[in-house]
Amino acid sequence: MGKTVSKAKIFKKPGHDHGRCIKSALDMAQSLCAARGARLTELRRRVLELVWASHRPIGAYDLLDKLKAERHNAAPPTVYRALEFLIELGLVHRIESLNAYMGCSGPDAGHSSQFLICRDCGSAAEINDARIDAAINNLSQDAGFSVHHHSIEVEGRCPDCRSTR
Amino acid sequence: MGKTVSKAKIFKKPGHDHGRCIKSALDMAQSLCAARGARLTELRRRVLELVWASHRPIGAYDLLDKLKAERHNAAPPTVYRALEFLIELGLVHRIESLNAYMGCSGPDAGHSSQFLICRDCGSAAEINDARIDAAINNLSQDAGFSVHHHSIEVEGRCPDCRSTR
DNA sequence: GAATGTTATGTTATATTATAACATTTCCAT
DNA sequence: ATGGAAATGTTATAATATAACATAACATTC
Repeated sequence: MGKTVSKAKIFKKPGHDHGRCIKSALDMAQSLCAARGARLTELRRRVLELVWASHRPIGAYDLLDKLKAERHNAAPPTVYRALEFLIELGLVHRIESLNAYMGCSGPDAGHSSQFLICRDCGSAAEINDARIDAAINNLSQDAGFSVHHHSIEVEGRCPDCRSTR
Repeated sequence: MGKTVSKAKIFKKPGHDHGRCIKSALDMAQSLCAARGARLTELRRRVLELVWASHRPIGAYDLLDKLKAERHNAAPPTVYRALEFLIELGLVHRIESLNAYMGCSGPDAGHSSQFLICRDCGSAAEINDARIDAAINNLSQDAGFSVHHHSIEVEGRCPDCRSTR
């Protein structure tokens, strides 16, 4: 069916319609909050929108700078509290290896965090591999370990950066 | 062959002979450095020993405190530089989710970093699951992503903490 | 629709983690 | 012994994150 494609579309192409990514994320957030009885305030919504400004993880203080442009009184707790709320709901993931934050592309799925991160351009793509989940669950069980959450961060080079050189 | 054991011995038991863990780690470091022409100085060796003081990841400043007890002039760069060296050689892993450091139990294996981390007692166990590696390599290839390094951190409860309550 | 409790945000200060930059010392090959 | 490289010392500061308390917004009940 159609042309044979060997590369799964995990990384977004530079020219994609990013407005749709943002809208979709905000819509999902809206309904998820409604379902959970959580309050998606103007501030929280705006922080989520800023996190979604690109497909690159963004640092809390970069976020704060953007926020300050529109809210003179934004301070670290402003952004950290919003992030905490969004992470709690699974709308945002923290990228541990970068101390940065990234919108979740599928908040419905399990609360694990799996990313491919390009060391050249900084873009990241969320993955959700059942084999990995299965292996982690299996080996954890063998070890007598009960899993609460897991985070996988794969550092390397994305297709675009590889083709560029 | 002996009694049937369903739990792999991944987490160390409280009463194990930890002296041997330390000795083994220092010996491996010694030979690895010799093989690579790297200098395992007194300071670096001592930092490695301190990292191996337990099976819990330790923070850089906790390490610094310990070091200060014996080297009055130890400062942050002292410990960070030693850690950098040890990480470079694969003798120590950084636990991203804790901003902490942990001795590597098998510096020979690939340079990936996979841990089960107990949220109750803070102890961590290194794993090295071929299925996970395979899945990551496979999905990365499908995505056109070239892997440089990966880090997996599974948070949960270790066997001891689970049996305690 | 006023009183009340709860949740969210504002505000200030500070803790924690990590690195920059330059000086000095140590090591080792000649 | 000496010159160059690597390691360590030293001081200062950057970057990330949280504590603690004050105020404001919201939502529920009367």
